[in-house]
Amino acid sequence: MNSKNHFKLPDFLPYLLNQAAETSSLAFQKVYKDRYGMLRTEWRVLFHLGLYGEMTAVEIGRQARMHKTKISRAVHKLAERRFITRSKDMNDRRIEHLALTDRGKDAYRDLSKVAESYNAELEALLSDDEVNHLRGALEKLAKQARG
Amino acid sequence: MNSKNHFKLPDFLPYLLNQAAETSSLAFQKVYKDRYGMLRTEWRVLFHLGLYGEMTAVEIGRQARMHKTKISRAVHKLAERRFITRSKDMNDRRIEHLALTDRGKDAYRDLSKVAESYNAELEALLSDDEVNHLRGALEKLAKQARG
DNA sequence: TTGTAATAGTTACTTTTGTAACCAACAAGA
DNA sequence: TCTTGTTGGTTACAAAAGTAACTATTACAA
Repeated sequence: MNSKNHFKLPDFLPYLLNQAAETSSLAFQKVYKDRYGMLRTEWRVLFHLGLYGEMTAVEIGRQARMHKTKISRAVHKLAERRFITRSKDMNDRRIEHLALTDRGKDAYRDLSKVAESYNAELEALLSDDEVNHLRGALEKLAKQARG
Repeated sequence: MNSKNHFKLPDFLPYLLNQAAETSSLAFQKVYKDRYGMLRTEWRVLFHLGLYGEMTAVEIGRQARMHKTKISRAVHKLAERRFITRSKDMNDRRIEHLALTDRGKDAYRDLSKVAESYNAELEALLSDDEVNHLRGALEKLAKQARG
């Protein structure tokens, strides 16, 4: 049964990717959780709004590839805590435009600074070559199942 | 607020890693879910036992970096469905040795074949250089928070 | 011994997530 | 107009994961 000429778990890219993703997410998760009581989905929504400005829930979902129920819940909490505002579109009343409040902008700026320096720490673990290849590879892998 | 000289979300390694990990896990998840009704934790436990032979829950946890409650639940389900056996250690009665049943071995062989060919598909998306750098980088990133 | 701490594993309770069904608004053709 | 389909978004229910407290066993030192 043992590993004689066998495919090993550490060879399996999805496994490796998961390990790296989980580990590298933890440290940052602690920051947005402790400082702002946010969940991963919530900080992602926040980040999208901070980066791209006003968006609708569907647009965020497409960008971030998150299911609309996740976003719906994140939006609800973020609005409740006054990090974002929601305003109905006048032409299409199904649509809501989401935007950061001042409080939301502060949180965004704070968190993106942390993210940036944490990112630098992570990159410091790798050579320049590795970082570049890694980026390219991750993008291809992430796109792969899009359609 | 917009992206003038700002850190962007697609630059953030944890984000990219998560996207790639999630996307690349989905296709394979469908296989172990549909064919064997397994959860991610369960197939990981199965895979460890198939690869390394008899192990205890704690050993699997250390290897796979999963919390013991997750493993406890996975072990319970796997045993219930006759994929694995659990036997008490005679010297230390706290410990249980886990091992695959024949049924478990069959499932393991089947799934590892699928994993291997899926992995090949993923690697085909990348250049050889990218694959090698990717592996190295992922290992470093995954280890980074170990201590 | 006895007392204290560590280890293996489970359980109970809470928080998150996934899934599907749902409502309301719009679109577009018969 | 009706009606069928699509889209944006929410909700209800079930499944899964996180956290902490718990039992049982062993280790080890006073």
